[in-house]
Amino acid sequence: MAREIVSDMDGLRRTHYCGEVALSDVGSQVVLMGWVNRKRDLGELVFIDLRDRTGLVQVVTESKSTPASFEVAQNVKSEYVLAVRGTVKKRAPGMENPDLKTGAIEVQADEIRILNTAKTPPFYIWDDAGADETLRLKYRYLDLRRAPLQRNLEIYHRTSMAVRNYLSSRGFWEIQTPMMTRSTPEGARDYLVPSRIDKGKFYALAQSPQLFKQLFMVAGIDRYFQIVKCFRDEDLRYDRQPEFTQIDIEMSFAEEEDVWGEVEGLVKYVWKEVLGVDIEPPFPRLTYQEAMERFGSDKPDTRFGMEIKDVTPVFSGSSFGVFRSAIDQGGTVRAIAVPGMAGASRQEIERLTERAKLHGAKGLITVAYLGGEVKSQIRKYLTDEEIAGLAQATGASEGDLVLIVASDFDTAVTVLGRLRLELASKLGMIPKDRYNFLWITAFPLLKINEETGRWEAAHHPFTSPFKDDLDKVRPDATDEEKGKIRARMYDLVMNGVELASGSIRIHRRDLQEKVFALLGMSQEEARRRFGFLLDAFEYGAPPHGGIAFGMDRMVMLLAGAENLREVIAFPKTASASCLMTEAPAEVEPERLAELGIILAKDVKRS
RNA sequence: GGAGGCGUGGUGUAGCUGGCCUAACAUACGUGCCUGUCACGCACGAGAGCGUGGGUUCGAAUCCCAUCGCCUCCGCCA
Repeated sequence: MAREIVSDMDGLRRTHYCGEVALSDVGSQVVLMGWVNRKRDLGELVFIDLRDRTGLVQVVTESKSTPASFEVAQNVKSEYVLAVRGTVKKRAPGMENPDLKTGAIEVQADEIRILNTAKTPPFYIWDDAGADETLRLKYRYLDLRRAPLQRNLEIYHRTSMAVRNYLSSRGFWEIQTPMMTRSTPEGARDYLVPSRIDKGKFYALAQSPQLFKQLFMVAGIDRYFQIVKCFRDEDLRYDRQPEFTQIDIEMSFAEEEDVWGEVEGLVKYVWKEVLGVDIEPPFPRLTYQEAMERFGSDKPDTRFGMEIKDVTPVFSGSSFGVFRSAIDQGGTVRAIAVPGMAGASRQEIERLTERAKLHGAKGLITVAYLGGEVKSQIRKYLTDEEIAGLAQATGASEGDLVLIVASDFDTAVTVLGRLRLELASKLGMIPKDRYNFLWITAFPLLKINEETGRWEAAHHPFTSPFKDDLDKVRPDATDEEKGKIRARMYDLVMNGVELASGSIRIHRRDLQEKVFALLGMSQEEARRRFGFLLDAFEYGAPPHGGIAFGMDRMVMLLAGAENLREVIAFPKTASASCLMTEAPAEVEPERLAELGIILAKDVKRS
């Protein structure tokens, strides 16, 4: 590239953003700075679409009237950085471009300076992505030039500002907490940071500021929030990144309704500020138990019906083996009615059955109500009363297909819950532009870890149990009792996505110790790991509770984005690497030596 | 950790039941022409040996094995 065609700004000052030159500017001199989106060279006449984050404006130059700028324009190529000084002209009738915000005008260039040249980009900087995501991630700074991504980053910014404005107006203080902290063995895997000064010891990158924010309450901060990065070393999903951002909130002297009220106000404010959409709190509340019963999920999508029904009573006298044994073993028979699917082919039924098995069912029974007939692989086992009862219980009518799973409760509702989502999506039953917020409450305090067979905190070990269940908070509680302890925990769910999760915390040392003991933690262990918290509780800890939003996830929903990578500036891939910086990367042996780290021989090195 | 999908000029795709493929189309790119374009148009040109490594075969982009990368799902995510 000939460097001599590049000039300096030399005092030239931008007067307008490209997308903001308007009809009202006609006749005035403007100075624009931006990137060449496209050049259209018609010989003695050149058009350049100049782009910045606000949009495009057409710059025009011709050999006869503006020879100086015309000469420069001929050397211009895509993605060159230009400064353009010129006059805003109204376009002649019939020459406007209605697709462009600035389509009614154009800028006649008196002077064009090339501030920098550019290689041909590896992919088009157009609105639709087109290129493979691998390539786009490698050249993320070019991908971020695209309007849709810039729009998402702007939405992220506006969301941040709305959150800060609202919470500040409600008396919350934004205070930072350490990123480098102590590893907490529960929950997600930690990212570890070796200590140079104290070799052999490690910090962990914070999975959340949980303990710090509780200590703020002990400190009398009363109301705290933070927009904060959190780190969890777990496998990624379209809506999960290893480093992500939370809106972390905690308040003193608060019970459930206090937290929910603040959150509902925040959500209403953010949706209005960012999307101009009115959300009407209070949000419906559903217990965990009810959510599982009706939707087979603790984050139900309530934008459509097709709820799960208990049809155990219908089949209580059934002779059909699958129903019989499920019921006799204390299990249940559950069903959903899929509208208009009675005509499903044998192959479609087969596919559904496969899905059901994938989700953990032993099989799937279907009953089709079609043309006054009843079609089912277990037709001969069904009595007329059962057929009528099934239709009655599920609300199935002519043309519907009823899916039945007989199993233990969890499997039955989970399987049907997943099929419900898959089918609703496939059948186009999910209305767009709906924001169905709801609270899920009264979660179980503990859940059993399938791998270790041990009981663990469902949320985290600082969650307060229900008062009525405190009698079961004993180290010698039976499994049945442990499973029944309810937690003062709540999730904010929208359209089937968990947006926020929180709880009323334990604020007394004795109860906290009991819960640690319930989790099988010895006193010594509890003291070693959480001694500072237990100590703090002895110095006047106020009752408190809070919540944390998945900020990126929220922006993803606000932006209508498909995945988190569309709203995070520099995201990681599914294997947690950054294709642009090529992180993670090996480090110099000296660095490791300094940290007292020796790599095991068998670690994979490329 | 497991399953599936994808990987072909700069980009997006076609080819993939083996030979008509020293790979086609579009677009981008280069050169030239063009005064009202806005996915400008027209003409000409250059550009890949098919992710990587093995194997089968007379012959592989096409079949097999392994491996790498990306995406999605399950497990995992207090």
